[in-house]
Amino acid sequence: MATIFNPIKQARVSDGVFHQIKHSILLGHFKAGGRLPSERELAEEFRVSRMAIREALRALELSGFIEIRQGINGGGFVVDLTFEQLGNAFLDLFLANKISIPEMLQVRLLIEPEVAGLAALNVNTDFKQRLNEAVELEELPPISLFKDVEIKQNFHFILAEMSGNRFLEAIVRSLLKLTRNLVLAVDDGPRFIHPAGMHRKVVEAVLSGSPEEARGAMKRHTLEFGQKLIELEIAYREKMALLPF
Amino acid sequence: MATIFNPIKQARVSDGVFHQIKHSILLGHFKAGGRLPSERELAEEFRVSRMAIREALRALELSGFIEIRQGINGGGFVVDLTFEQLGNAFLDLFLANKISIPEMLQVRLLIEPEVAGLAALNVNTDFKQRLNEAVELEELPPISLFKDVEIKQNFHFILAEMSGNRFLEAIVRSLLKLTRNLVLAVDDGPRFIHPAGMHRKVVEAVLSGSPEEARGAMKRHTLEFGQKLIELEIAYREKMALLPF
DNA sequence: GCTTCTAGAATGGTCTAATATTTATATTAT
DNA sequence: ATAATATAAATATTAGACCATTCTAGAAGC
Repeated sequence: MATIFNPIKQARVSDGVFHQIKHSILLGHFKAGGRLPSERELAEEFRVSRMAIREALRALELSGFIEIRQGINGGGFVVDLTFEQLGNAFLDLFLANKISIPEMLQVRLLIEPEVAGLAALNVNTDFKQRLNEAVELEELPPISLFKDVEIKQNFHFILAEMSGNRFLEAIVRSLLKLTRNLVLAVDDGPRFIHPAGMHRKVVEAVLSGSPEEARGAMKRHTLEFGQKLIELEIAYREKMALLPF
Repeated sequence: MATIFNPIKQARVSDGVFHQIKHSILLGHFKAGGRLPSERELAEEFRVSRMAIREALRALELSGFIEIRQGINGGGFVVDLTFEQLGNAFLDLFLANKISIPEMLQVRLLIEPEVAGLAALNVNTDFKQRLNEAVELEELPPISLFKDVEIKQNFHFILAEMSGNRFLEAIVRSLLKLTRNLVLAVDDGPRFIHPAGMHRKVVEAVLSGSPEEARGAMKRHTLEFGQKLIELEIAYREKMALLPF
């Protein structure tokens, strides 16, 4: 039979609500920080039950469009969309074994040098100060693995911001989230040593304003650090495989 | 005040259920294709109401871990995680104006040539045949814009698969999803003409087995096509700005 | 006047129970 | 045999009650 007709998509009630509200937010009917009507009001307006509204609001929350607060003056508050959901999606793919660390590294080796190169073209006094502060913080004695990772990653975040490309920034943030989770999940203290001063050379190259030098320095850093990550992934997958059922 | 204490996270019941089931799936307790217990059974096992279970299952569905089917033999079926959610996250960021087409193009210009280069190293008879079929299909008279875009993008999907890097493949799929949505949303027939034969040179370069040639050919193609996309974004944002409230 | 406590009200969170809808399968009628 | 129908099991939806949380305003105490 010729494919003339399209199947009726038996949409759920909450899906309709979800899309209408999402569309409304994207169109700017509700600004960031603004509050949606209460569940009871929405239920009346959409002529559906509160549960349907609840499902839609939960979906909006999971998608990163709103934040739900309880209590009087509570409700759904529109928030500015961040790169959070993107990072979660990448993380899930890694957890489900759909992407591996070597694959991620190959991408990182492509992205990070380019980010550093672009950053070198956008140096200004503010960025310069932030980069210098970041590497100085790195060289203080570490408080905890968690804090240590946070401080070391800050350097990459600043460069990503400097690149001036939010798409690249989004990818970098996702890559780093993946890395952070891996490091913290294994928590293999002695083995995981991100040596202090590792970033110093990259910062110098970026601040010199030369894209070529910045790319080269970042490439060397990524390669060096990548080796540690590959070891970490092996430890991680082993740890997971041995987990009690 | 020193940050000694951590805030109590007043977790929702459904969140606990969500994480337990998700963890369970990741650990392989339920294989892809397998069915979770019914809502009523889960409610009994977790000692919570069916509503809490429902919310958790909906969240799992939204995250791409399960598919919920209705009717007898229905329920939550575990599915293999795909790149779908990732693409949705990127799309939302674009819709919310958090990333622009020029930014995306800069990334595409970085990714696609690399993909083509890697693909050139992984040519085999199967891939060769699929690529040739793809470009031949492209040169038939177009049926609809929708079909046309689908056929033209197929070429990129094959190359992404050939790259052997699923992370790169994920990014390419996201980039293409964004592109597809933009093209279809504007649906600016006469302006949007992806000329037939545009991919032919890239295919030749890839099949020649030379990464350098493949990179170069893809770079030229991306640059050429990118110009059209920039025009499209302007048309798109204008269209959106004029939408009735 | 200032702080602290308390009560009220609005809101999301959860539960229960009933009904509707969907769908695969078994049964029955032709 | 084939088509129509009934059955059963599961999700989808609704309604209504009650719980938990949180802000606000006013009362109480100092």
